[in-house]
This record gives sequence, C-alpha cells and structure tokens, in this order.
Amino acid sequence: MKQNEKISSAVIRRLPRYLRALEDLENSNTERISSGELSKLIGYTASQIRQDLNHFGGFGQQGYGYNVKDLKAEIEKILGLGTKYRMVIVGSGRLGQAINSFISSYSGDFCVTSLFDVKEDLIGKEKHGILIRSVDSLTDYLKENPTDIGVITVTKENAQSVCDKLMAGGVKGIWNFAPIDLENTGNMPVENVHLSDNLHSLVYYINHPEQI
Amino acid sequence: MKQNEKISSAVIRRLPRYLRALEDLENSNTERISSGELSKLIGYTASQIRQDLNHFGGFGQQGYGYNVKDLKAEIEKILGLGTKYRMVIVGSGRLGQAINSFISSYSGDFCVTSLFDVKEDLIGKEKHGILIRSVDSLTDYLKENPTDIGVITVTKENAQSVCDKLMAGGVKGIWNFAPIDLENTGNMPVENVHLSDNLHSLVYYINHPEQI
DNA sequence: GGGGGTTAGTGATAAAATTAACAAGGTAAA
DNA sequence: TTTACCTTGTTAATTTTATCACTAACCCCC
Repeated sequence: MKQNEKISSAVIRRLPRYLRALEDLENSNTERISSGELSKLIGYTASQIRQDLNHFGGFGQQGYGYNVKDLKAEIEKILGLGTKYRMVIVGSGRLGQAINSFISSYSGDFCVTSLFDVKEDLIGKEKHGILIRSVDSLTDYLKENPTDIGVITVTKENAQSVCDKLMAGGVKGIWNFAPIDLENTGNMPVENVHLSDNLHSLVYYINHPEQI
Repeated sequence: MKQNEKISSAVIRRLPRYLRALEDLENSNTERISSGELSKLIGYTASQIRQDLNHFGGFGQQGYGYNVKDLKAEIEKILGLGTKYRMVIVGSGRLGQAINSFISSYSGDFCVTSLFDVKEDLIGKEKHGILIRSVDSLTDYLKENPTDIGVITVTKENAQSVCDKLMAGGVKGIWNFAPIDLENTGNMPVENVHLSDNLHSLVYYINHPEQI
C-alpha cells in the first residue's frame, strides 16, 4: 500500500466482497471489468471502488478498466491469501463442526489441524477426519504445532480462558463465535461473529422496514 | 424514536452490544450504570453511548445514570424483542443444524418450526426435534404456516431461488449464510453472515498487525 | 495511425459519524 | 435543607468516510 498509509477497516471489509465478485467474473470468463460495471454488480459506487483499490496501487488502465485475473490476484496478495493458514477449532459442538466442515470444503488456503473439547465423550473421536483432543492438551499442542488461527466456538463462560491459551500458544489471530468481547488481546487481530447480535439487528429492521 | 428520524445502521448495530452488556450487569445485580462506566465495559466512548440512546429517548437521569433493568427493557422494545419469531431453516447441513441448535438453546423469542433440504436421505428425519422437509414443499409450508424469518444455509448456487421462495411465501426477513448477495429483496431486510469474507478480513489483519 | 469515446486516478467537496463541551437537572451526604 | 458533586441531554466541533468532478491516459474502431 502507498507509503504506510493506514487503511480504514471499512475499506478492508470491502476487499473480500470485491474478491467474490472477481471470482464470479473469472468463472464466467470475463476478461475485463470497469469500475462502473463492477458497481452495478456489487452496489458500491464506481467512485468508491476506484478509491478503495487506489489505496493499494493503480491496478487499472484508463479506457480499459481492470483485468479480472490480475485484479483478483492483487487483492489476494493484499489480503495475504495464497499461503496455508493452520487453524485449530476449540469447541466441537455443532457450530465447531460446521466451521470445520466449512473450512475443509473451502479454499485450499485454510486447514484445520485439530479440534478440541472438554466433553469426555467427544475426546478421541474424529470429525471430518480431524481428531478431537482435550482442551487440557491445547497448550502443549500449540507448542508442538505452530498454529495461525484459533477458532473459538465454546460457551461464553469458557471463551476468555480459551482465548488466553490460544494467545499464549502463539496463534496470530482469533475467529470468535462466542457472544462476548474478548479482553487482553493486545494487538492480535480478533474477528467476531456475533450471531445473536446479528439476529437482533435483523429483528429491528423487520419491525422498522421503513428504515431500510 | 424521535419524530420518524432515520437511524443510521451503525447505531442499530450497536444496540445488541448494549443489550448484552446490560444482561451481564443484570446478572451481576447491578442496579444502575453511567455512560462512563458502560464505556469502560464495552469500549465505545461515553459520548457515543449517550448519543446513541438519545436517538430513541431520554432513558437516563442526570446525576444518576441509567437504571439497568429499565434500559434493558427499553432496548428490547426498540429492537422488537419480547414476541415470538417463527423461523424456518433452509439447508440442513452442518451449518443449518448448528443454527438450529443455537436457536433452540437460545432465548425464547425465536423458534425454528421446520428444517428443509433437497437431499432425499435427510428428508423425513428429525434434528433437535425438528422435522426436515423437502425444499419442494417449502412454498406450501409457508402458505400454511406464516413465518417471520427465513434462514438460508444452502449452497450459493441455490441461495437465490430459496430466497425468492421465502420472499414469495411472506417471510419478513432473511438471515443469509450463503456467500452471495441476494437480489430482488425489495425492502425486506436481509442480514448476511459471510463467513469467508470475515475470515479474509482476519487474514488481512494477521498480515498487517500494525494496522490494528 | 489518428480521433472519438471510455475509464482510471485523484484532489475537492459533501455527507456522515464520532467526539468534545457544557448547561441544566438531579443525587446524596451532611 | 443545603451544597458539592455527578451525569445526562444536547449542541457544536472534529474527524472520518463517501461522493463528485475533472484531467490525463488509453483503447479501439475506422
């Protein structure tokens, strides 16, 4: 990006959306796309698209637009895709299993190396070919198996202690599905998926459709 | 809210966060809370908290702060909680089952009345006490069973047609977990949970920790 | 290979969101 | 009851974000 400029998180959150659109375009063998056409596809203004992309460099060409393949590659590079991210999932209930299945059926950039749980009857079993270990062994496991991303799908009561262990174990980022805001994460990135918050917003708009 | 003022979605998305904090406070038998203390708990500035709440009315009192119970009740009222929302989940794979289990173990305001799937071997089975029906029967089902919220946990290829059916069937809102942006939803609210987008943002911040 | 049409990049402008500041009203302790 | 201290509601200032407008560059058809 241009000279250590700080990019706002609003911009970052749009990048995956661009990537998805570019994948679709690539799959339909579209070679080039202008900011105007892309705007029609994804709803952001053409101006915003151009400005977003320009934070990272001039990937387009006047009179032509953007080359789909190239732009896709650039965004993947910006995000840091293209290398393997090793993940552990702590909490092997239905949500943990759903995430595990999502990841394994998804791009090759991510792989789950182990599941963890506290429940005796789950420990030792396999899900989707991944062994469920005891949470007690999490710290040791991380010591022996450097891990990039820790996924938290445990109850809110246990989430903070799991987070502490993951952080001490050297994970580089946390994907949190527990309905709490994790503390003492320093500047380790944490991405929250707060399902209940999401559902509550939906309910608000259901009751206030005029606000949409 | 004050005279049909249009409330920004940024504000709406913070309301569930306030609600969560107030629930915690209620559980710890805290009777009153000032915007300053709340700020320490959830990280938004005190100023922002006061301004957010004031969009909907003056719930606090100078020199005292906010009464936890009352404020919680007010926010629930604003969001539209307190009545039952009937949901169907279309897509009974692991994610659909995880959402089903999440809802049933969650507040009494939501209940899943039926699951749907295309897979012959799933149809007729029960998950968490909820019957899985064929997607072919979705339209008829909605005609006979008025439904508030449709949850989409099918593949991206099938998501749009499911959305069309749900909308035609009169659902009031959609909770979409498929990695596409639904079209022709008019002013029916749609809440997206784009897991892959979320994961990609996390990867960006893992690779740019200085930007946090 | 020249020229009309297209389109990115970009600085200026507008809009939105957040933060600051403070008066007015209420609390609570003495 | 009085008074010192809090804390809200609210307006103003600031910061951030998004849009506009235009220039210069490039494509592609003739």
